[in-house]
Order: sequence, then structure tokens, then C-alpha cells
Amino acid sequence: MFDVLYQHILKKVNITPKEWEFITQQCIPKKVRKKQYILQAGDKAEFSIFVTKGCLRSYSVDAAGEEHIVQFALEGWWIGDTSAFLTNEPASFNIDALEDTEVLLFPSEALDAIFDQVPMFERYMRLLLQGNYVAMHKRLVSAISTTAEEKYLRMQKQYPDIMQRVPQHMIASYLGLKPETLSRIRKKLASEK
Amino acid sequence: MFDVLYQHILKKVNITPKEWEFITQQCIPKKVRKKQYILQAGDKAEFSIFVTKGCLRSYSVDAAGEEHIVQFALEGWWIGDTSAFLTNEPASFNIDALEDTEVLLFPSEALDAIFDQVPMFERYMRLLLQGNYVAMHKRLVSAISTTAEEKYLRMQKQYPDIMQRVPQHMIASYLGLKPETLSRIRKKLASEK
DNA sequence: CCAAAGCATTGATCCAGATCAATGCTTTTT
DNA sequence: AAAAAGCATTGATCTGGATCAATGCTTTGG
Repeated sequence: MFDVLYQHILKKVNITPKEWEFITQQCIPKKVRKKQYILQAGDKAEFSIFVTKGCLRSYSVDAAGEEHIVQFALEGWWIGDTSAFLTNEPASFNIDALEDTEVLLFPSEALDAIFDQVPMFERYMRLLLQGNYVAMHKRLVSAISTTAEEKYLRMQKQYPDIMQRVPQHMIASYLGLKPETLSRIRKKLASEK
Repeated sequence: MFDVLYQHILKKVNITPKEWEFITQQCIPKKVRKKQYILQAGDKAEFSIFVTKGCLRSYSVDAAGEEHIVQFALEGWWIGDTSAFLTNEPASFNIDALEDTEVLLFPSEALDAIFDQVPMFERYMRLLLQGNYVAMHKRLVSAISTTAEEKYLRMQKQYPDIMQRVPQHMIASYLGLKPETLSRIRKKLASEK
């Protein structure tokens, strides 16, 4: 299961076998069954999480008790409550498994140690964050300035794999729509072609 | 004007005077007058921009000709069309000055050279990106799952300085609202207290 | 210094998407 | 295999924010 991460890193930067060994020693492999939590709001966000198999989601619950899905993570994705992880405040997001899932857990100190020992890992992380920044920027523009239908079409184009594996009402939540609205949009689109 | 950047870096990491000298040699100081463009959609996004004085905004124009403000940048902020900058595709955002402004321009090769020569600058950038990621995450959650009034209040709390320096209809655009709506929200809030 | 442009405000309507409610699937659970 | 829970769909209605339109106040630039 380490191999998914190894390949992911090699796509961005080169590291030596020794460095790779160091990295593997810093993290904790873990299996999570469907519906189990990896992080709950209020907990300390001890880990950054790399998914090697399966699918996770992070979501917040607002004052009215509504869930808002903020991110999905399939194989090869990082996920975590970055804010809580960095500031050491209690988590404000929940993370749970939508399928039986395997992950690598990186404690904060482990990551810092890796950044110090393996400079190319710091570059890997910077490149990841840059890519992330760009993706989130686009999602934000879409969220602020497009119709429900456009949001749906954009998501279908950008994350066809997620659309296939995740229940429809969660897609709706991710897009900031109600399940009924998404259902009607799908119906309309189906009838149009 | 370099000093704004120097202080900004020192808040995150330590660098030697030699390293700092190297950094200053890689960038191009520039003054931009109010209303002038620094980047226009369709152009090559040659630079990452650090603001040392004044205020910039980036915005996109949608198919219907509507402007959508995506970011403001005051002193001490980085701004640019990161996506276009990284991929070398034509810019899809415009960046112009809301006040007379002074900036430092970093060409792509300059940044890469700095990342190679000054490892702590790569860390500085990673830390910045992480902070950015967190901030944008919050903005996204707010955009997707709160009312117009909540968006306004949140912005007032997070960026009081921007609220003071930027015309109201631009705040509306940044929040994804119409100027009329923002005006009514302000009226209502004023009457409530 | 005056005309013109830009901006905030207010009023009157409209509409995309939310809300409320009911029905018939599929999965889980036991 | 039955009961229960979860999910997608459809219909009827409501509403927050958009749209359209008009007015007066500031900038700004010639």
C-alpha cells in the first residue's frame, strides 16, 4: 500500500531509496471500514492523511445541523483538517469512509521531520499545494458565479471518477445544492440529449 | 520597498543576508498607477506578484460579460494567475490596480532559481500556500453554505482593512452578490443595532 | 468649475433553487 | 425473508436574492 504514495511522489520529484525508506518509517498505515470516522469535529487533528485505497469525505455540520461536504478523497489524494492540523485547534471537520479504505497517517512531527530530512519532499508538497490552490480557486469561482446546472456539469467533467462512486445526495452537498434540485437537473439534462 | 517582502519572509523563516541579496536580484520592482493593468486575460502570465504598497484586484469576466472579483491584494500579499503561471497557458484573469501601487515581479525562472538556491524560501512558500489553502477553504464553505448576510459579516470580520479601502460594489462582486443586495444588507444591519 | 461618469440607495417585480410532502425503489440490518 | 433505513424522484409552493428602473450624490477629468 506504500506504493501508491511512492508513485505519487515520483510523478513530481525524485528521491533516493534511503529517503523513501525514511518517509515510510514516519507514517502509520491504517485500515478504515465503511462509515467509520477517521476524525471527528472537536478532536485534535493529529494527522495528515494519504489515501491508498477507497474513498473518504470531509464535511462540516452547520448551526442548523446541515452537513456540508467539503472534499472527497480517492486513492492518491491527501486529506485532513489542514487548519486544525496546523494551528493545533480542535477540528471543525469530520472525516469518514464512504468505502472500506486504506490510508497512511502522518503526524505533524513526522511531516516536519521529513521536510527537514528530505528537501525534495518539501518541493513535492509545495507543488501539490500549488495545484490544489488552482483547483480550489476554480471551484470557488464556479460556486460564486455559476448556476446549479453549470456547477454540476463542471464537476462531472472534472471528477468523473467521484461522480461514479459517490451517492447523488453527497454530490449535491459538495456542490451546495439540495438533492431534489440535483435530481431535477439530471432529469432535465437527460431529456435534452 | 524591498523591506516589506523581507519582513514578510522573516515572519516565517530565517534566511542569510546573502540569500536575501540573491532574492532581491531575481525580481523586478515596478510601480502601477490606479486603474492600470498588470495582467490581462489572454496574456502570458509571466510573473508572480508581491505587493509592497497599494492595492490590486484579480477578476474574471464570464460569458455574459459580468466581472467576478476573485482576490484583493494589499501590502504583503502575493497575487497572480497561478494556474496560467504554472501551466504557461494564457491568463484567464485580469489584474489591475485600485490605488497607485508598488509591486515586485517574479518571473517563473526567477522563482525556480530561488527555490533551488534558498531552501528556506521554498519552505516560506509552502507555509504561505498552506495558510492560503486554509483561508480559501473557509471562503468556499462560506460561499456554498451561508446566506448573503453571513457572507458579508464574515468578510467584515476577516478583512476589515479591505472593506475600508475598496468600493462597495467590488465587495459585492467578491462575495458573489449584486450591489443592490449588499446595499440592502448594510441598511438592515445598520437599523438593527 | 462644470459635465459626465461612477456609485450607493430605494422601490417594484421576477425567478432559480429551497422547502415541504408523498411515493416507490434499493440497501442494510436482524 | 421481513422490517427498517436510506435514497432518488416528482409535485406543489415559497422565498432570498436577482433584475429592472429611477433618483440623487460624489468623484474625476477636461
